[in-house]
Amino acid sequence: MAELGEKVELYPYSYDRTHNSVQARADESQLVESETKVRFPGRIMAKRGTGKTLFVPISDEWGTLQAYFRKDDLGEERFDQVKRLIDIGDWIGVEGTLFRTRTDELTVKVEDFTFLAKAIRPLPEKFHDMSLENKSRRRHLDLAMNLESRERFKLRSAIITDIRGFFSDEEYLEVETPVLQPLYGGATARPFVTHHNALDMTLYMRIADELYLKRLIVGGFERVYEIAKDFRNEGMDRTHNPEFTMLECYAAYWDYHDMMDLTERLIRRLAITFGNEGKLTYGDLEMDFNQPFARLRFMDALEEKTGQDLMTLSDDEVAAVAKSKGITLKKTMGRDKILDELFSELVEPDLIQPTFVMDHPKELSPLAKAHRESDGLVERFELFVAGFELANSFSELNDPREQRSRFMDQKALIEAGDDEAQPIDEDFLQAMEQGMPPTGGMGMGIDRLVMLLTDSNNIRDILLFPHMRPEGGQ
RNA sequence: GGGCCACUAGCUCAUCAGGUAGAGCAUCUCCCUUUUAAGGAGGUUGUGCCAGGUUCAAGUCCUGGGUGGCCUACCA
Repeated sequence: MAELGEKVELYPYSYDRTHNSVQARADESQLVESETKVRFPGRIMAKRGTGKTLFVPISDEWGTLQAYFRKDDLGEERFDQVKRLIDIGDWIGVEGTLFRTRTDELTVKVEDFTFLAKAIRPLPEKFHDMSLENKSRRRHLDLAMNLESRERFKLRSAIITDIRGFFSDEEYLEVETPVLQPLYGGATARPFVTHHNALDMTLYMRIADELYLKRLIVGGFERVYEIAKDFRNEGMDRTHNPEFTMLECYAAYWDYHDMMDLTERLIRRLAITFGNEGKLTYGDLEMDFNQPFARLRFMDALEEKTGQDLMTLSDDEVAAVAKSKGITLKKTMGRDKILDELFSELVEPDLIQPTFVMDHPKELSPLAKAHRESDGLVERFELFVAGFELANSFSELNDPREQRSRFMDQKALIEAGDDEAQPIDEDFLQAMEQGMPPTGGMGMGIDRLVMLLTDSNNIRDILLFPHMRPEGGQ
């Protein structure tokens, strides 16, 4: 290393590439025939020497191209330098003509080469998969070693780009709302709490975008959406990370039926673009998005599973049904919470094909408009696919008097010890009091969606830098 | 949160009943002018996660802690 550093530049400033690994393969016949000199940069992934020759697979973002160093071509001094001082992990650029080896591998016959960056720490061993922990903790190594990891994250990017394209086609305006909020709201979750020094005040990191996006509807924007990180101070597991990417969209004059149609258009488009003719495979499951999505009323689904019309039962009778289905009841659970538990237990596991679950109990949806026909229900839907809840949507509550009363109910829950209930947001109420048009809103968990579209069973596989405990304790 | 399991060389893993640690890859030396998990000969590589305890003796058994994985519960 010291010896090498004195002779050659190890960390130059740039390199002029003529071809990447894919372009070289695509233009192979023309490049080989005309003996065109290519300049190809990348990272050394292996080193196979045979006396006076050296084969070096070089990998770039898109794939790998092999370089062939030959003593007769480079001269003794230069060849010895390559052989001794090039290491796996180094970035180099090679210049030469393309040919096919005896074993039919497209190869650059090197006439000249340049160090682009010397690695002084080795890459991981190549024959075994890195553990998920190592992949997640040292993503740069995962990406360096595994083309399929690079492809998966490029796919994530393409999915999000396509979602933006969809909303652009639908004439939605992309906006940005605050991450740091004086009050959190829009979902039931515990927030991360932080502090603003100059104003000496507590701020919360958002758990949802909802209340700010609705202010924009009040302000007169008719269709808005945001794709951004939300933060929830809760458990982590295979499908949950403390910070996660959420899509929310709102449209004036729409109700939840309109939103259902929009959601179906979006998901079908993604399934066609990223799946196999509108079909997706997730683990053992096979989903078809070509047919109209099933639409299932929440209470009807429960009735089918329990054989009882739970709407007509008393609170005690509902609790008894839940117990008979093996659900552990807690004191803080209201009637609607119990219904929700029943639903999760009895219905959700069967929701493999895309299914809209509609018309939920009211208590669980403090920001949704009451159902126009059924007392005690709200106009809400959730989209389930492969057992995942992918999207959540309401006809948004826009009556400020009703909204205030719902907030009061939430406040009662907080006082009863529910630390996930939503606090009263006077500023938001004030905005609504100034008039919010009828509005449809929808939220979608992008990470879940990407898991589904990439057939990944762990959220860490589709987050570049998932949250991890610090290594080594403390 | 609860349960089960794991942690040994830079990486992936062995060490079966407690006797003081090994393989492949990487690395180092040498041979080899079309290799591709190249091959051949030889060498180096360890706070056995941490801290206690039991024992003549602990990577191995016990206790506590740390980190990770899987299952389970809840929010996306």
